[in-house]
Amino acid sequence: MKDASDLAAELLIHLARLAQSSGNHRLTPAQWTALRYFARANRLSRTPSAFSAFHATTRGTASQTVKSLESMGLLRRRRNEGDGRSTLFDLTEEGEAALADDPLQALSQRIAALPEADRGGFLGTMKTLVGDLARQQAAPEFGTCGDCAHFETVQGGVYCHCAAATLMAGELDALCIEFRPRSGAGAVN
Amino acid sequence: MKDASDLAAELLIHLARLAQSSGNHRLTPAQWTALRYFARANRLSRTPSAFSAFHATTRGTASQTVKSLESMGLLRRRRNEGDGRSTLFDLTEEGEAALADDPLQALSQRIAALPEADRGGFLGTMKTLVGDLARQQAAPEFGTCGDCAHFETVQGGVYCHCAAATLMAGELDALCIEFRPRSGAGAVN
DNA sequence: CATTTTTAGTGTCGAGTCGAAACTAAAACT
DNA sequence: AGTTTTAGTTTCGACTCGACACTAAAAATG
Repeated sequence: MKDASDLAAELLIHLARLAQSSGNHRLTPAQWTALRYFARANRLSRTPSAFSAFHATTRGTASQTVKSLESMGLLRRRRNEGDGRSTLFDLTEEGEAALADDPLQALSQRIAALPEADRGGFLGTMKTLVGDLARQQAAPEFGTCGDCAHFETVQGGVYCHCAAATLMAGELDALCIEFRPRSGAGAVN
Repeated sequence: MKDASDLAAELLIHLARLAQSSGNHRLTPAQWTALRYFARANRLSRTPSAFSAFHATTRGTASQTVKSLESMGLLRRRRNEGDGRSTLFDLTEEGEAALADDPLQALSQRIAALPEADRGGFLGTMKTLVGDLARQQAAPEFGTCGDCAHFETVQGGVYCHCAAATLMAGELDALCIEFRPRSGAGAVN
């Protein structure tokens, strides 16, 4: 039991490292993670602070990473009308293009090549573990609007109680910093 | 398919980061990995070069990490009699004690708390993915003697064709740099 | 409405990571 | 004997990272 769990944990760390060290290292792992984050996050969440929460780091560090991507021309800075403190970032066309070389695709392809039955269980286990660990470490959970407690289907559209706005179709599977897991939120047993 | 595999890959990276950023950060992730490696590796494999291969980095970087652990008193340097180029490292008592605070235990415990059926499948999937990715990236595979093609059970003991030596009981589940997967070694489909 | 307090973002410091490159010394090969 | 390979180290520059100090803007409080 204990040994098998320890081994699985070590393998997971090793796998993550292998996946990130692969091939094209035009960017560092932190920079790839930031680029993926800003590509997937919804309007509310494309800020340095939200990224720092997602990435389990400090705002200072996140600011540096974002700055480096901006100086490479992969992110574009934009003022947040309505909150003078806040800054929003979007991918430039170069940023979108860079994602095509994401080294994480090597791992993604290996996962896609798993037997159908294994793949489903694997995804479920990953979601469970990420939720468990985030709760245990008091780290914020991130998820997509479709799984979020703030989300509600109303006639003729979908509505987010948090943003107090109707969402567009393309935002349903975007990452949101205000994500709250639906249902009993799961006791950490 | 594609989206689910991408999500699973991103969750895995995120999970690895959460697990390594947790709690006690007396050591960096690279230092924890090195400490775990030297604790688990067998006699042949406790060298900076073997660790650099395991950790998918350069010998220069590995040398730095090992040096920092040595200066903290967690590893002890030893000359390799029989090969004047090589240096061996062992955990000191402080090193063994430090492993008790390994932040990876948080993840290991979450894995141990999974339903029995899920846990077995998860471990199997992790082994498959690590092997697949290592082969694809021409990274060396590491494994324990019990799974190794060099390993053979003879009367009254166990024998390693690679080390040309009889192994002790405690070395059966040690990491070995000379590991070769048994059986058909698996085509990367 | 004036004054805290909180929040968003940035810059700096020091230790560490990391790949690349140059270097030494000891095998191993020819 | 001479060449090549291997093990290990050092140095360099860019980046990571947490800690800390700082500014400015919002929010909360009285």
